[in-house]
Amino acid sequence: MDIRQLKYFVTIAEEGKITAAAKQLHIAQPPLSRQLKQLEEELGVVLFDRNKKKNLTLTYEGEVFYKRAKDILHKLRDSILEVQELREEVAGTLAVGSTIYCAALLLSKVSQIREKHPNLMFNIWEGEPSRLHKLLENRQIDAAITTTPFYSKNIESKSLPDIPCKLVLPGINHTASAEMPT
Amino acid sequence: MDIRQLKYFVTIAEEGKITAAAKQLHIAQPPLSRQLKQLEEELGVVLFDRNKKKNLTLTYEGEVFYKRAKDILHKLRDSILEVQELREEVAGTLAVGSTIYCAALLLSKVSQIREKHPNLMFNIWEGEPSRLHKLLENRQIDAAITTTPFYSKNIESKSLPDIPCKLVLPGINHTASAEMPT
DNA sequence: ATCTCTTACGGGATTCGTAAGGATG
DNA sequence: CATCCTTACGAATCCCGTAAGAGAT
Repeated sequence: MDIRQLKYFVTIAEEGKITAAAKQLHIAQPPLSRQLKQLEEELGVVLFDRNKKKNLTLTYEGEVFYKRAKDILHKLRDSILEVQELREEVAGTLAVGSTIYCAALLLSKVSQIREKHPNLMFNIWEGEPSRLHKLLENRQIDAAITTTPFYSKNIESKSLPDIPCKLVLPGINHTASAEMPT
Repeated sequence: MDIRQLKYFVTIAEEGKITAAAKQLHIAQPPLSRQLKQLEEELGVVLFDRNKKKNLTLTYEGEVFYKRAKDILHKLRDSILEVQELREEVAGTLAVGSTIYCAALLLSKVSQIREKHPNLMFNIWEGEPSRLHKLLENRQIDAAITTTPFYSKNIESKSLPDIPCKLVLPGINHTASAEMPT
């Protein structure tokens, strides 16, 4: 099993033709055909229907594996970028947004991370969930912490450990943003 | 980037020594050392501290990548097993639990899947969330559908599309189980 | 002196590309 | 006959294992 085979498979599935996929992958068709065959043999599963049609279509098993393969490839790509950016970000800036209710969680985490990376600057934003959503989509912030997660593509949400959130200040001015260089 | 390199890296991280990891992987030390070096060069990130200590320890970047790599390997393994079992399960049995509130979603899905795989039997259980949780942990059921997801290790939860759940029968006998061969 | 990681080199395996063979519309 | 997939073969690449070197305790 090889990452390359997963990439090949995903490309074939998306192109519908081995020939077209090979062109996109900048390799010749025969190797692609072989890699697909090897993948199917290794899995013991037929991934494509080869019935007379000109376009290859995924079998049911193929569809399931396609989703998984795509997810794995995305996770791998994100993981690589994450550690690479991590190395750079030791002297970079991370913009994080939070609702006022989650500020406690955010600020305690910031303290922890700043111990590890003294040169990492934080840029902290506060706002209501809808505003955080916009900031996130515009990449003005890299992450948001909220009790009401957004459900939209290109945005992943993760559950954080429960903490007691206490409202310390009345939310008078929810649209204002605060910048904290420390 | 290669799956093998990820496996190698994870093993090294868990063993703390290249020598021990190589023994466990049934390969010689030099190739392992090289693969690790290649991985670090490809990522552009130093994964281990080589400071005079006898045991290699993960750098901060290494720790992050270790978690990601382990997750990816698990997902890959699960994906392979999933499609392989899928092929076999065409004549197998799938045990699914559901709260009474989600039965509509479950039963409609069962109908869809049974069209694809006429020989796939379903074993459907009904019960309250806490009971489903136990059944799931004991592997008596393969999956559960509920409005109140469980948060525990070895259990993954996924959000399903919203459907209107209507209570058709009063939940008189929540602890009974029903088996539906069709 | 022992343990561990790194570098050097040769054999083996895997993969690619080009070329030829089938199958389908 | 045109298009696509598959099989066959030779060349290049990559990986592994053995052997030797370097560093640290």
